[in-house]
Amino acid sequence: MSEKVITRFAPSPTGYLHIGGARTALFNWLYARHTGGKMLLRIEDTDKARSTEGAILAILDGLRWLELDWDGEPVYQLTRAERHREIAERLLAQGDAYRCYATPEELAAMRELARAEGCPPGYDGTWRHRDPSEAPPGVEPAIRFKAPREGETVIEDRVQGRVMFANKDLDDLVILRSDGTPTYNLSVVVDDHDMDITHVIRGDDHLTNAARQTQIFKALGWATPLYAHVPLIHGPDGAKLSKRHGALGVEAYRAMGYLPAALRNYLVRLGWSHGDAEIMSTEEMIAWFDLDAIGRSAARFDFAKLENLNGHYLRNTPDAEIVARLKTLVPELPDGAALLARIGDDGWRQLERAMPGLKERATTLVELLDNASFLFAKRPLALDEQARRLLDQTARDTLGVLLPRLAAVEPWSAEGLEAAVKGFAEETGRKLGKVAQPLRAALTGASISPGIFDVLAVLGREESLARISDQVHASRSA
RNA sequence: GCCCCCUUCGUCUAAUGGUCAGGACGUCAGGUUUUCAACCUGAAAACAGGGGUUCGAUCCCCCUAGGGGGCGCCA
Repeated sequence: MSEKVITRFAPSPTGYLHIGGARTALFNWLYARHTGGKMLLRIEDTDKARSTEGAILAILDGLRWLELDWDGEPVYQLTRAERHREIAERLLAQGDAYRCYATPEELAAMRELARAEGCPPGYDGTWRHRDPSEAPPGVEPAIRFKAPREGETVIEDRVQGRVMFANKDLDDLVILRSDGTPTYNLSVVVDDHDMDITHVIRGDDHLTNAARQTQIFKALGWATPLYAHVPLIHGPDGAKLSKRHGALGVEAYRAMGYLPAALRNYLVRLGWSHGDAEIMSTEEMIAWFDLDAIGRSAARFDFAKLENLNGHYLRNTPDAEIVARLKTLVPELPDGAALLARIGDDGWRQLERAMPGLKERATTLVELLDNASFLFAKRPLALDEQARRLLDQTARDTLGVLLPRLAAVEPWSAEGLEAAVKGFAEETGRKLGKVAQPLRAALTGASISPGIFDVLAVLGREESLARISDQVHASRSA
């Protein structure tokens, strides 16, 4: 087969792009890129009641943020309803489907009865052989697929291996609703065929659907695509991923300050591996990705590992890019507008200058911003508890003595300041830490910050001296 | 209830019919350091249980247990 690989990501727009969907998209994308094929995007919006415009936008946004680009325009399944109907009619004409006049109430009763008797709660095929002339008046029929009763349907899955379903366990599913709209399993088959999809990579919650779809493909005389059903992602407790865990939309991860590259790297290792490789570039991922290396067991979502990876990527991201990302992130934060105003143009410049020290110390963009808050703090600083403890009377006196020496440093640079403070510590017989810690507290209001000499340099002479003298004066008035 | 899938350190995973069962995150202990990180070194930590097959099973087969998914005129 010299045929080009065509994969598709086919989310239903009933919510955001959740983390499982993101990984499915990533796998489809990687496989397409790996093979030099295409990844198409199909929005499965045939459920008009549950599909929303907002969800579609959230999904497209999420994909773009993750930098997973698709080929061509997105296909909206709803626009293809006519074609789906046409195929349903064809199945009807060729005797592979039939009209079913059972009402929803009857079906519900049927399921309940079956459950009570311990049978699979499927459709019992009542209307398979009944003559339409017996139809109750006024009931619009649905069209059901005439699923084979004997034998078995086999799926040769690239991940799950050969999976067999007894046909007797697969009931006659509705392919066209009584209102004339197509249902999922019909739409998928027709679209996958019409879009020339060669590989269907999706969550293994679709495994049973693969069997049903295979039956429809067969009835239509179409070749089935190759299937790869990927195990699902679970929460930290092994149960289904809930909102409490990680079933958040990818935009939530963006808001928590994760980088798309880190998230991609984390997700690709959930269920797939390449030897001992942990951190890999997108190029490496594309080069190495393969369906055969996908595992068959569900994976648990682990924030700790994501954070670690994110810290790694943060440290390796150019300062200017981090600033650019922060600029788009800040407005999305809870008190973003206020923060944005506080930072100002100057703040962004200072932030970039302080970035080398900041990015070493943060694991997410949000944490980084938090660590940098001293840059935009208003005087007098609000000291945190530990800073207050560090700034006792002795420390303040020391700062008072140090102040004029700092004021005399020329030029105002990290190196010069370091020399001055170190010299001061030596002359007064103190450990550098004894001087540096209160200094840090006075400048940042916190005990944790980038290197103190960089802080001095970034804040500038005026601001630094003002902050220190604030604290010195505080001791006099106390 | 029925059908399908899964089971290696706490977590993500690697490898193999004969290995000291490897790596990463996390944890703990040291080191380095002006703080916190980062970084370096080291440690603890796993083949779910029971039967087979075999000279030998973590690996192959069966059963049990546990977990997950599916069983809509949802997708």
